[in-house]
Order: sequence, then structure tokens, then C-alpha cells
Amino acid sequence: MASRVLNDDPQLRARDETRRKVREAAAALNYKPNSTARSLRMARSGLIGLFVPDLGNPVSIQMIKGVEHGTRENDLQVLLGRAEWLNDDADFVRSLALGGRVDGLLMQVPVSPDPSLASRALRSGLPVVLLNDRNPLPGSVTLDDEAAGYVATQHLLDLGHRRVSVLSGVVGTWTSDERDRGVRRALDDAGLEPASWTHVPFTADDGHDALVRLHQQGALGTAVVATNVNSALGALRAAAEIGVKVPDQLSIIGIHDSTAAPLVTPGLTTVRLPLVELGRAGVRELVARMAGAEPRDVTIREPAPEIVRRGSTAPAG
Amino acid sequence: MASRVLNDDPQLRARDETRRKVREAAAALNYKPNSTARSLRMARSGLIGLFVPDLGNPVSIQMIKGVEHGTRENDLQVLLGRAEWLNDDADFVRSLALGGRVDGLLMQVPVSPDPSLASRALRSGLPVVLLNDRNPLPGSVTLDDEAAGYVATQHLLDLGHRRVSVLSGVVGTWTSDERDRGVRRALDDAGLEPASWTHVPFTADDGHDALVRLHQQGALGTAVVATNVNSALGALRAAAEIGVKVPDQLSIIGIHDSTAAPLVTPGLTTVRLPLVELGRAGVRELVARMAGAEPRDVTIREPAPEIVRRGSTAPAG
DNA sequence: CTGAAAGCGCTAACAC
DNA sequence: GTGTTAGCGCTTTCAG
Repeated sequence: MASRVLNDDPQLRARDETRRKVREAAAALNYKPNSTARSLRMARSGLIGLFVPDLGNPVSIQMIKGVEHGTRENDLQVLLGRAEWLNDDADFVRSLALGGRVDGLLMQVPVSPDPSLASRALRSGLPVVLLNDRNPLPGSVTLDDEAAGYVATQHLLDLGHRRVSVLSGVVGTWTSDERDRGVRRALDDAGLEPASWTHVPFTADDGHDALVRLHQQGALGTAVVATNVNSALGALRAAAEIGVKVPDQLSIIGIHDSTAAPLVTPGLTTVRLPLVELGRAGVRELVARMAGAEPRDVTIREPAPEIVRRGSTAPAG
Repeated sequence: MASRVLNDDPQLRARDETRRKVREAAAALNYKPNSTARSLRMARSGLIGLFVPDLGNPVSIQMIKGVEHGTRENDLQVLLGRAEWLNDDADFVRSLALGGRVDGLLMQVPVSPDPSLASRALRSGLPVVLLNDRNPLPGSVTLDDEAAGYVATQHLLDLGHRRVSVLSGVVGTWTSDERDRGVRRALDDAGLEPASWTHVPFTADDGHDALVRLHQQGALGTAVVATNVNSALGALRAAAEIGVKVPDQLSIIGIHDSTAAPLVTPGLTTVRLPLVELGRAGVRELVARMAGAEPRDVTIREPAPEIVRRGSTAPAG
């Protein structure tokens, strides 16, 4: 009774008099509902697990901000964890699920060591949605990475570059493969072959080393599309070290924006993707799943990938 | 009974036979304890709230990593939230507390808009520990910021600089004031006056603009201590833009390390503080508080502040 | 329209 | 050594 008044049950018919009394009593006692008891009764914790491999990654941060928005909109809260934990503890997903600690799981899967983590989670029975990655099993939210690859490459082409080196990610990861497709399409449309095509992990150091190597081998074009911000940042740094002038001798563009991008010299031109929107959509999708919807793969195409032009790209010499 | 076997109650005396049976039955039924019911019964959620103002800040990220360690060590989990929420919703802390959603709160307070947030939380009755900040009320974990200011300045002095500009933070924030004290002490020890002393908020843009202004006014020394990484990064960027060569004409050092520091050109010299340790200690302190300990202020002095030398500092011309 | 009572799954106290 | 039961605080069903 009191419960229904305080929760504004629309089904309830009660005299205004009664409602008032109930509320007054609650206020007087400084009553706060116990969320644990409620969770037990409702068989619903109101918590979703958010598992990311590395909080240091600007991409994760943006997504998390979106997730925060999403959870506020849906009266949920976030239990934060590291994706590795799911790996260490084979049974952890199941405990979380069956134990009712969380109602669902949002996860960004680490590229290594064990990609089967995603499949296992998706098969666990718990509502799970993958963030920024896809699996043979449905249940993911991703961005238009193909378009991002295309747009980034096209920016370079528009600037008159004809010899472009591509610094790509790890083959077999969904986002990287998609971006590669976009890059290839832009190159094909222009009837061009890449000056070089290198696959490196998603760190600044890897981008750095790759650029140095290309330069030594004389395989470096007049521009590089780095399929990932961190390697773009590393490549930019490498160029400075080996005396290749950016943007005069070399243009560099990275996919995804980062707080570091405007801080480096010159500023890194990037393509911005709606990562915050991705996080928010992930929550929406998870909420649908918790309500019984079938797993599916959704792609966020709005707003479209956008070039954030800073100093690292310029017309071809 | 079964409960006590599965929870390895050391008080319990039971035949091995029985234990085995219980465990087998549990395994056969794929039994997973329901954490909500347990929380209700134990009047303890096993969750601590972690509230930070801005996930984009490298300082927050490091602390969070430490908090993750701490929670694993103490069988706790993290409910993540934005510090602003505590502000928006005057009653939110109380609901969290009285409602039993979390057992305690770890918070990094936003410098603006409302510093009373911390006092209110500290007075809420819930165990609360402030991270990297201090309040008139006890209950905080901080670093040796005074030492950090000293060490940073001393590094410049050791390099032979005599005219040092200090780019300091917001007056009245604990960390900033402490660092200022350390800077002052180093300067005093050397019998020097600062070339200039500016207070700016903790963003790259503010650091950028401050450096430009100092340069225009001719008040710039041969070295700058920036009391915060972000403004150091901004200052470095500004120097590049206005043609002041770093480190030839100007040395720059920042307090706190950042993933961006090695990416900029030249790399930013920083002083590294044990932020991860701070996060972990925050959890330890909170656990003590939950067990009934009195609130207190603790300072993490180990490991001591350490110079991470990169390209942005060099001997005075 | 309002009050009483059952029961969510667990743990701890207490009989046996 | 082992089985039984009360009760955590809530929501919801069912009488009144």
C-alpha cells in the first residue's frame, strides 16, 4: 500500500488524503527504500556490468561516457570491471549472471589474449552486448567503421596525395577489418594502389616503430592513414624524431579522436566517430534485451564520421 | 548448513563425507549463490561507489586502476558514477547510503561548481573517503604533493635555471596549494624569487593561454614548473606555436604523468606520483571505515615522487 | 479503497 | 554433527 503510493503506481486508486498521509510519514521517518530488498523481491538488480580492457584508452573513455548517459536515462547503474577478469575467472560471467548481481553485461573485448571470451559471454544466457566489436553470434553495437576508413583516405586524396601508406590494425578484429575495407574502397575509387600496408597492434609504440621501419625501407608514401588514433600519435612522434616534417613532407590522419590529438605538434587530424552515441546505444540495446528482445547487431551511422582537421594534414607537396 | 560448507566457514565442524556431498549437489544443480539475497541478509552490498568528475582526466584514470586493484583485494565491486550526479541530486548520497546500495563511497571532488559536495558527503553518515583532496572534515587519502612541487622545481634548479615561471592551479584546492608550498620551498632554499607565478584551472587550454600571455608580457623565465600535467601539455603546445624552442629556450616540467606526455614533441618531463597506489589505499581506508574505524587523513609517500625525464627539460642556456 | 500476509534466497541461531 | 527456521525489507496478492 504505502509502497504503491511511494512508487507512484498508476494502477492504484487511493484517496488524496491517504497519499498525503503516507508521504508525510515517509518524510518524517526519513524513509529511504532499501534497494537490496527491492532487488531481491523484483529479481532485478538495476545494475549492468561494464567491462573494458583498458581504461587508459581514449576510445573506451568516450564509450563509457555514453554508457553513463544511457544508464541515467534508464534508471540503471554501472558496475565497472576489467574485461580481463572475465578471462581469469572462467566462471565469473556465470556467477554474475546466475547470481543476479547484474541484469546484463556491456563489454568491450580485449583483442588478446582470448577472443573466445566474447562468444562465451554471448552464450551465457545473460543479456550481453558487445561494444565496438562484432562476433559470429549476434548481440553488438558498432560504428560505421567502413565509412571512417573511406572518409579518412578520401581526405588525403582530396589533398592531392597519390602515394598513401596505410597503418592498419590487427587483422581479424572487426573494426580494423571494416576500416581496411573503407580505405581500400577509397583507394580503388581513385584507381590507386597503397604505397604500403602495414598491420600493427593498437598502441602508440607500435605506430612509432612501424613508421620508422617504413622510412628506413623507403616505403613511406607522402601520407599515412592510421586506422587507429594511438598508432597515428606514435607515427607522428616517430616522424618528428627521424626528421620527417609533418605536414610538409608527410600528412598523417588517424581514425578516432583523442584528447591528445590537439596537444601534439602539429595537432593530429582525425576522423571523429560517435563513440558517446555508441555507448548510449549499447545501453538501449541491453535494456531491450533485458526486456526479452532477440539479440541483434546494430550499427550507429549518425552522426556520420567527420574529419577534424588539425595541422597534421596538408596538400601534397 | 549447506551455506556454511560452501562459504568455507572455519567454525564449522562437519564430516568430510558431508562436505563432499554438499559440494557435489551444488555442482550438479549448477548452484550459484544469489548475491542480492546475501546482501539483504548480511546488510552489506559488497559494492562501493566510485565518483569522479571527469573520466577523461589521466589522473582519474590512474586512480581508478588503483581502486580496481583494491576492490579485488577486498572482494568488493565498484559502482561507477559521475561526481556531478551527487551535486544535481541533493539527496543522492543519502539514498545511496540509507538505501544500502553501496557500503561506502570513494570520491574525487570536482573543483567546481560546488565544493561543499565533499563536506556534505563526509557528513552523511556513510563511510566516505576523498581521493586526492582534503577537507576540514577528516576522511581522505592524498599524495605527497608538497614533495612533488619541491622535486619538480629542484629538477629545474639542478639544470641551472634561475628564472623559473610557475604555472600553478586553482588557489584553495588542496593539491594545488600543497604543490605551491613545495615549489616555494625549493625556490626559497635556493634563495630565488619566481620569474612569475600564475594560477590557472587544470586544463590544457588554460595552460596554453597562460604561457602565451606570459610570453607577450616578457615575464617568461627560462623554465616553467606546471603544477599539473594538462596545463604543462598546453604550455608546451603554446611554446611550439609562438616559436619558443623547447627545451633550448625554455624547459617545461609538469606534475603527474600522462599517456600523452611521451607522445608530444619533445616528450614532456614529468614527476610521477603513485596514483595507482593512492586508489588502492583509498579502498583500504574505506574498508577500515566500513569496519568501524574513525575517519582520518592519510598521505601516501611511497614510492616518492620521481622525475620522468623526457625531452622538455635541459640545462639552462 | 485499505490492511494483512506471503515469500524472494540467503545466513545464523538454535534445536535436535 | 546436522536439520530446521526466523527474518533481512521490499512488492504484490488477496481479503476485508
